[in-house]
Amino acid sequence: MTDDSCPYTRRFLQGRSRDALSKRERTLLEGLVGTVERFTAPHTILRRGDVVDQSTILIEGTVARVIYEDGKRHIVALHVPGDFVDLHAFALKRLDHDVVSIGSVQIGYVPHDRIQKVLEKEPTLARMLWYSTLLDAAMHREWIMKLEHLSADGRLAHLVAELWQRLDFVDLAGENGFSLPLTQQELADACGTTSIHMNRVVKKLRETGVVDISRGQVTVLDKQALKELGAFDPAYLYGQGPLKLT
Amino acid sequence: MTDDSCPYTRRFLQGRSRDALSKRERTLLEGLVGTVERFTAPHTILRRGDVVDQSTILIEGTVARVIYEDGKRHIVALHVPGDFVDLHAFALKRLDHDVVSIGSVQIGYVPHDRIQKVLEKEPTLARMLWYSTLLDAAMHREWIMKLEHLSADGRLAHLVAELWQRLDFVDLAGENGFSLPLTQQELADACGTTSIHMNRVVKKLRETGVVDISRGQVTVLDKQALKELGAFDPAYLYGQGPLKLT
DNA sequence: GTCGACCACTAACATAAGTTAAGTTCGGTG
DNA sequence: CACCGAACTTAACTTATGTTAGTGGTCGAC
Repeated sequence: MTDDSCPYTRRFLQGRSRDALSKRERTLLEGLVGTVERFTAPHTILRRGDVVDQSTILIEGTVARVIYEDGKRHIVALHVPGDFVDLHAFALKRLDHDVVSIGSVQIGYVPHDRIQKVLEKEPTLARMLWYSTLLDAAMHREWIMKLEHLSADGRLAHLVAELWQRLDFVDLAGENGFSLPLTQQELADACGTTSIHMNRVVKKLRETGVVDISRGQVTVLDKQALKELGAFDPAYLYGQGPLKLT
Repeated sequence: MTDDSCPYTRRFLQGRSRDALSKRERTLLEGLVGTVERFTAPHTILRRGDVVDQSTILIEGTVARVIYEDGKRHIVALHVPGDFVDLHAFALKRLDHDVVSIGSVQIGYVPHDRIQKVLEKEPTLARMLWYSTLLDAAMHREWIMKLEHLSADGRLAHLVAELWQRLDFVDLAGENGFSLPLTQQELADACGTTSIHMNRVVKKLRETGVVDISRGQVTVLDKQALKELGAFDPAYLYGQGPLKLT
């Protein structure tokens, strides 16, 4: 990825917006971002039920979408830089989940009236926005499959494999791993288990030489084993090939 | 719901498209459906990986979206009449799951070039289509929460409560329940458990007077208990109030 | 009518995961 | 340097769920 484009949006759509959009459209995309904000400590950016008139694009760091139920926190989605975290709020207006920052993050806010203008006048860009929410849904479906099918070790392996792939799309993955500021409690919340059991699983995957997760750093020890354990097939990320526009 | 509108589309968007669309737009919506097909036996309508040039709207009956993994079937979504089952295929082109009929169904096919025309010329209708896929994603998120948070009885209770509510939106729910052609194996596939365990759960919910599921018929015995067991709050279905358009 | 297929149902046993209750490491702060 | 809280770690025990192996019922095909 070259950096001839805006730092706020160049990672949009898995970094593929460069290929799919004209120079003019990219400029328009960049113009969507209004204010930019940084949080250095964990912060609840938006709450379930909030009625919003802007959406959030993640520029740097990690944010989670969470649903609290019965006093417990459930992570229903994780985002990497370039993700339009709550674009769905443009049409749905009301949020069905919280949006929380993890570690240090930088986010951009996109006012809904600017999105409205894009919808009216820029069909290609509008299509990209729709596409982005559909990718989100495809990831949701994969998570449902993972939760229905896999036991805790598989779920963690799948999560690691997915994040590694998604970070790789936007040039943020390392050769042997990536940095991940999630605590074991948060990994548990994303895998539908408890922190105690997640600790067992993390230990097991480390000892069996699959992946080492410690001090905010993920080191993949056996890529093949990781994929198999997590039943990971990246097809659902629709990452191969150019974005098709018809 | 009056039946002054097309039988193919009058249940679209939880039956609320009547309120949100003009007469002209409703006529356009009806015109989207090309061919109509009926399957009386279980049938795989579309397969994962298929590249499609039309999308499917469910007119009557039940269809499921399933992902096979490691020889096991996982239901990642269930649809009621009025649902646009695979509208996402318009933008994504390739399916990340199978679409299968359950029991007897009637479906309509919408050619993608007609959707393309709507996008170019009918911003309100286009917005409705986007909205429909966003509702889908919201349900996915709720399923993720349910799978992460609830044990098998809660998952079944949640599933029953959700389907009852969704069928009620389109005037297909009864006073005390609804008909549901899912086998215990299929209920298990939708709740991420085994048919043996699902049988235990069905029996338990029947004996504790929560809900009776037998011979394709769901009879809710204790509405309040059902909602509590399933941690069901219908807010995520965005069913209240008129569709907001800006 | 009988056969086979599919579905509902049950029992006995094995295992993954939740719960409770610690203790330990580690980074930051006074 | 000592303390504190948060994250991590472990152990012992309980429970939910998976697995294997079956039984019986219903219904349609032949």
